Amino acid sequence: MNGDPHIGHAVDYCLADVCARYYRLLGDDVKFQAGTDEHGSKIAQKAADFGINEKEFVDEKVDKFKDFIKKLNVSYTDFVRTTDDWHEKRVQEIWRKLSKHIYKASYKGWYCTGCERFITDKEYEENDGICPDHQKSYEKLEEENYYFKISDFKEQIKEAIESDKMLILPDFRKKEILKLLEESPDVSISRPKSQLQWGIAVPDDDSQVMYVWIDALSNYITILDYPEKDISNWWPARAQFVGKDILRFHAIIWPAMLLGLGLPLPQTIVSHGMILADGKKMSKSVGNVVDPIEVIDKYGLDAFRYFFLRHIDTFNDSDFTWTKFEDAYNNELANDLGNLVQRLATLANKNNIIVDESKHGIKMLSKDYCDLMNNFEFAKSFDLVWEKIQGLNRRIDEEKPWALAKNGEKVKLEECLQSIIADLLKINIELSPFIPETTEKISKVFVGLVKPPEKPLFPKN
RNA sequence: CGCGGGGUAGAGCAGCCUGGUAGCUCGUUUGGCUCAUAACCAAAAGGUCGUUGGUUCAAAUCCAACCCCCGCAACCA
Repeated sequence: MNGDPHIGHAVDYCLADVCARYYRLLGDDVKFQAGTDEHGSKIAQKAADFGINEKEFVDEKVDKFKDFIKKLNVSYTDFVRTTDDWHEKRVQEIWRKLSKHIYKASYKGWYCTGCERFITDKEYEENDGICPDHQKSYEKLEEENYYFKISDFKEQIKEAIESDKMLILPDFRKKEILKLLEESPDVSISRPKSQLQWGIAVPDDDSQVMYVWIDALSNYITILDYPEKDISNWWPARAQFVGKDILRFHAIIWPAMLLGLGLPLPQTIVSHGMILADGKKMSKSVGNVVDPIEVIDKYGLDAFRYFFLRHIDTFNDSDFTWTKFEDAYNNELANDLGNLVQRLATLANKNNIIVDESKHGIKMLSKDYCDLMNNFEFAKSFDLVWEKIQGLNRRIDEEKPWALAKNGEKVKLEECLQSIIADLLKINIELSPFIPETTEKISKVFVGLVKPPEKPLFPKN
């Protein structure tokens, strides 16, 4: 959380939201947790840049994140700030419980006083011993750290990943992690206070603060009041959604922590790709950053959710361009879905069709849809739903209800329209995890005496 | 030889695991319809499937080598 909410966060939240809404459709009681990771050197650095203290910095940021999540219509149930008192206390308890697997050792390596970080030997060689950002020579530095013995759990983690007891999606990431796990050394989990103050204090050692990931990963269980309470009602999690860049922490360090605590591992870790801007990584220095707020304000929230859930691959990096976005908006949201609702509502209205609400409340989900959703293939599942929408447009053309009306075939007409409306309402349910605001509007149109929406669902400019 | 992903019509992608007339969306062209947000439906044009070699009756698909693009490489979703 060392910057403002960006498009990557949005994707992460939206994916998790679709998952939560889907399981609610199935009738599950879903706990959906979000939060902010507020410690660490980057945040300390940023706060210092602004000349304010860390707490002020994160207090301001957290509001932005909460507003952002709200704006995305994300149906979370719990929110953790890693600077919450109760979180900090519980993390210290977790540290104590893991102490068997923690040891102190010194780390020696090349360090840049400008970057305030250690660099790898390879990086050292590539830069000929001089930091390109600061034009300073790297220094050999030695510092005392606590280490967490990943080695105690490697075999168990490997087994869990290989057997899919802890399923890592997509498959190629699973392979990547298995490789990484083999080579994974014990991980440094603290920093001396002389280097970094902004972190949770290591219990019984005033000289050290915790490495942010120990602190951040714990949030998944501190929210459940661990360790004071039994968490088995909610843990293990059905799924955790992470960017591919932080998968390694979730797939190696986090399971090791859980095993150390004697807790089960999450059932699924879904690693999503990054959003590229016109094929390139978004970065402030290049100036190609796409602001999600701008997209939402211009086209509406569901247009945003639509694009990022359907045309952005769930697992791979994908490209955002305004042209692609606008094409999808016009051709698909406005023409396929918006126009379908409009024409069907008008036909129904002209012919005084009355929809009996009680006949359409049943949540029938198709098997194909569920299969894809269960495998977290959200974009593909969304495609499937869209095919059905296009199918309805085709069906209206084939059955020509306007011709039936002209010929005075009232019974046939009523049957035809009722049946198409029933299908639309079925589709609407499958659509609801993705674009909930729109599906709500659609259900309101087709209740009682059908009336076309006052405003088009997706107006074109 | 660090690890991984990718190279298929103008663009974006699927197909590859489990070889057998190359498919989807957008764009383009033509036709149909008129309920609808100049929307909808149908049809057509357009590809030597990165390169080279191998296996096979048959390769986008399997094997080998090579070329090119892109991520990751400890605190960035």
